[in-house]
Amino acid sequence: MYSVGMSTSERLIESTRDLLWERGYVGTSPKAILERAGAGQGSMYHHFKGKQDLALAAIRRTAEELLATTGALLDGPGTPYERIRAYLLRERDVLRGCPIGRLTMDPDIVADEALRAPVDETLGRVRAQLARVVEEGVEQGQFPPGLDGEEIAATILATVQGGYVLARASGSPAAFDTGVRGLLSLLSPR
Amino acid sequence: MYSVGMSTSERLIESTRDLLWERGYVGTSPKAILERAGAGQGSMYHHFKGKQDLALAAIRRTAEELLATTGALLDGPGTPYERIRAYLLRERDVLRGCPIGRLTMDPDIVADEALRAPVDETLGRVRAQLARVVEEGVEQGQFPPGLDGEEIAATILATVQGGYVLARASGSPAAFDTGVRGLLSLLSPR
DNA sequence: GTCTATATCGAGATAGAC
DNA sequence: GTCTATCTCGATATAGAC
Repeated sequence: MYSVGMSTSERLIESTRDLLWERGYVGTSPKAILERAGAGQGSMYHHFKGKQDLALAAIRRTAEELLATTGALLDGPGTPYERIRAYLLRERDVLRGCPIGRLTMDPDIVADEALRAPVDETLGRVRAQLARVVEEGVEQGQFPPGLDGEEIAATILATVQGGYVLARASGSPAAFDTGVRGLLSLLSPR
Repeated sequence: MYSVGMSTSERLIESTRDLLWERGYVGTSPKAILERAGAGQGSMYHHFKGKQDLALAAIRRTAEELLATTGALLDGPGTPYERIRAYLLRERDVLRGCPIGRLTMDPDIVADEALRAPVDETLGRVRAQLARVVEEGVEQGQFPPGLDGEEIAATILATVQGGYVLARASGSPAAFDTGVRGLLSLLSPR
């Protein structure tokens, strides 16, 4: 239940963001959204065409936030290795998983072109950000000359996304950290 | 709809395995299972206590199969690097994702101790298998002496699990392969 | 063992009053 | 803009006949 100072439509979007993160698209019902937002059904169908439309607004906002966070770290100060390290070690709510990546396991997201598109675009941009940093590191001689920026970027992002899987399976964030430390040891400049 | 020569209870388990893989636990209804198995409700509640009990049987069987597959590759012939490479490059239905790993994104699986346990145990065993191979490689001098087997094992498994995420986001298996190639380049013995 | 009622509740959406 | 019916259908389970 979101407090005052937020419009009904805002509260609906925020409630949906929470629930998509917690329970995914299939696991989130309009009813649950409305209860959390403290709104009636009429409000939802007034502001949005339905569940899909509301989810789209929620996903877009989450994507923006995620890109802002990763961009700040990857385009921030430090050597390429330090920036990748900062990205990997940043504060995360590990057991909640990635609010964007988790959506790829949702059958109704992947089956719906409109819903999958923002997910794809977001992960694609993070990959591109990572690839640029890796290539910079290769140019500066911090990484070995053979490294492929696109490949390593995919490896880094996959390690993060898969780290969430391992952590959630075990019920503890430790596995995420272990995987990240392994990756950092492989990337570490000699 | 599964053909003849299979008992009703078998058909129920197989249908459930398919649907858990495709749609997850939250997204799978008893009704869908029954339709696919060609059985009535009475059969399901005769053989199993309910949806959760049936899912448990399905998950256990999927876990067994997965462990057999990875075990065959990781304990197979070849140098440690070759075995890890074989594991990473094995034939996969990439866009379907990992039938075990995907369950970690299901809120009702993670919230239910009984359902999460087999998922955790399975991924833990794969990690242990991988860790042994990595440590063997370190002992044989194929990998640098500093490498930590547990860490690299987590990195490898996370890259695979995350590779599915990237692939499903983009709707193409390419991203999975790219991430795996990056990891192999980092692991490649000098 | 398997089937067909039947029951209760929620999902998702529409209609129309205020 | 927001609310409360109302609708149709599916989820999940039980009951009891065959």
